[in-house]
Amino acid sequence: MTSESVIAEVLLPLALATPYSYRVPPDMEVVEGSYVEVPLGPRSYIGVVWEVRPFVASNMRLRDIAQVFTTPAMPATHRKFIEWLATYYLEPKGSVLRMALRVPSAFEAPRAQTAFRIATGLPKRMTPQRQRVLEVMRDGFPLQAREIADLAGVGTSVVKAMAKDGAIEELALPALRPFAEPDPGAEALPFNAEQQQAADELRSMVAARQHKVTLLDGVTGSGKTEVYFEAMAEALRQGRQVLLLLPEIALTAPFLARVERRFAAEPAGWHSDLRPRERERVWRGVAEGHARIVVGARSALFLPWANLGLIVVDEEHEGAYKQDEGVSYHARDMAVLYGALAQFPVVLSSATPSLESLVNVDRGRYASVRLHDRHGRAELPDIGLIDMRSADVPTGSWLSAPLLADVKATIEAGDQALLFLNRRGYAPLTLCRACGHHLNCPNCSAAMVEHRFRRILQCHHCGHQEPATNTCPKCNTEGKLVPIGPGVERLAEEAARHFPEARIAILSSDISRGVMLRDVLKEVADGVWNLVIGTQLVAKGHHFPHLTLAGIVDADLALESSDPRSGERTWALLAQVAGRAGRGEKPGRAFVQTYAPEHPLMRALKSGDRDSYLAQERLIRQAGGLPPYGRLAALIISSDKAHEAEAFAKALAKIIPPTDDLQVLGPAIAPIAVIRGRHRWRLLVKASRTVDLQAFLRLWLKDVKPKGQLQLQIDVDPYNFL
DNA sequence: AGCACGCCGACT
DNA sequence: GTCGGCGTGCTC
Repeated sequence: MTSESVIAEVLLPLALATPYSYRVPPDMEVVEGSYVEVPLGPRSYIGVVWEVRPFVASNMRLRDIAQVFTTPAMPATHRKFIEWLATYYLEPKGSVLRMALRVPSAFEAPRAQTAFRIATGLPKRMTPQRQRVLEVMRDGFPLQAREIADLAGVGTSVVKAMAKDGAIEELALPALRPFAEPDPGAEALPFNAEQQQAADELRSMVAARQHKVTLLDGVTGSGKTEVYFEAMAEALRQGRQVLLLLPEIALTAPFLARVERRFAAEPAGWHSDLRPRERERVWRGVAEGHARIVVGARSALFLPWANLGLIVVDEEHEGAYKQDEGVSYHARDMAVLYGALAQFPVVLSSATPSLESLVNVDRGRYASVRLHDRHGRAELPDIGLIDMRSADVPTGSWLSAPLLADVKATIEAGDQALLFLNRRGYAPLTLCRACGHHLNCPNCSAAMVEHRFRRILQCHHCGHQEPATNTCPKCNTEGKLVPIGPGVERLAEEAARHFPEARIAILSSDISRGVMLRDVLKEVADGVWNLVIGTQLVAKGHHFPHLTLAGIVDADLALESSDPRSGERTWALLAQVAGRAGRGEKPGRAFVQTYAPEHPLMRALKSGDRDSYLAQERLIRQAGGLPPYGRLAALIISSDKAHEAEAFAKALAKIIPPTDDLQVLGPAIAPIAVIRGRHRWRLLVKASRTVDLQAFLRLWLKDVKPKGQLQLQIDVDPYNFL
């Protein structure tokens, strides 16, 4: 076939369900997967050739592809992955492609960069600045002008003048530093028998080069990371690429350093606030295949994988893997899907696996590898329940006598204690004692949370903030506003009353962004603070060797939600917090304050019997036809006008296609009725696992077009019941 | 995602 | 009588 007779179907990174047809100019070579630039209306876009087909005459006049990029073509499996994801979540293919094309600079001609190296000549004149430059460059390692200038504390003009003199020489650097080849055999740690067996199993799974999912299920501190590193090593030996997925919050410098130590090469990191240059470097490195290990957040799935051979999903139970903004998808599920499409293995790792994964093990769909032992001397902490009904804690206080006594003893022994409360700020609710008014967000149906350090009231749903006030906005009475309930700040105040000598650190996302967070975490690890008061931020994967006591202040908090997964989540969170204690030399203890000590979750937590608790959870889910025994989809209808949202939701309910094996619940006002000024209604579709839920939704909604301010959001496999 | 074309309020 | 609000729809 001559190139004159070729049409390319090009998928564009826009909300379009199908590709558009373009003519391939006679002198142009494109293949399926080629990245191309095409005109669309008055603009031009970068898209991907989805299909190449022979020219057929039609009355539609086609425009020409403007250019083909030299970037390696997107592999067929990656295109298939995008298609599947779009179909599964009922999103336009183009919207999914957009996630894979968020690095525009990756298609521009690589900008050359100049570096400088010390040369044989001497500068015509020697100045103190020039002397410093020579010292910085003495080892002969090429550096960029900016780097030299910064190191020597001079301007870049000094560097350039010296290059003119011949004292240093100019040389061209590769535009983007390539990734170093990892060494699969570098610095493997010695394993105990159990770890060795687990590592062998994972290695042989990878060696088989087939799709298989293995759940690596091991208690905190059992060495899961080192074990799955062996699976990664095996994939690297095969010459393939490896993706290690982490929840965004766990993507920390210490973790990256750990990967670097194990494989003697810096891994590529991928997360939302990567600098553009590094983003481009990783994207190209993945497409060209020399970025062999990527440690990334969920969006790393959409990198243009050339030769992906293994995905490891760490902390697979984490809710953070579910993306809710824009195209919503669950990264753990999509990792498994990718493995099935491209026929490579997937490792899911967790100390508190999701019920979904455990049930998949039971069904024989996933293999399971368990690690029971905590390595070294670290033991799992003893967990004690404190019955708050008989604890007699005074109003405005939240710490019971036994917990206080243990914190005291811990601090006095020179150890570190943690108090966990999953509530940011000072108080979750402010009430007027004069008129009974609640301070609520003007845009959401949610209370304003007082942040006393920052002297503001903030809505945790939309971010709206107001200066803290002493006067009720409703009745104008002064001095009658009272905080109700504790946040970490208020808890710190209470702790300071009891332990005036203690050095108390508060860890929450408010006071600990970026550098601050790193510093405080390091100080906690170094034992600078005696008492740490924190939100769930402290639960995630940090190693605090001095911590010997973990106190969970309000264990019932997370159980109150309407979400069917709340029990499972509470379990994971509490087990993780308790697991923070005793990771160093000394054994740890954990206390759980609860008003429901007879609740199965609390009893199982005390006895450390995860399996019996989860067995009960399973029965509840099974009886209710809830995931993983049934499937859910949520339809969220929202509008700035309450009646409009309600009317549309009710109209949708009237056109539900007749069905026997699906149940549509609602419409009802969504659990959070108003967010950002938008009134929300919800319909919930419940189906058995064998039903094609997506087909039903497509049939139902095929002619539905929300007009005006109305919005319809479809959430397949919802995780957050907002 | 842009950008143009479309029908209803305050102005030179 | 117009200028312009952004709602709706199209782009191969």
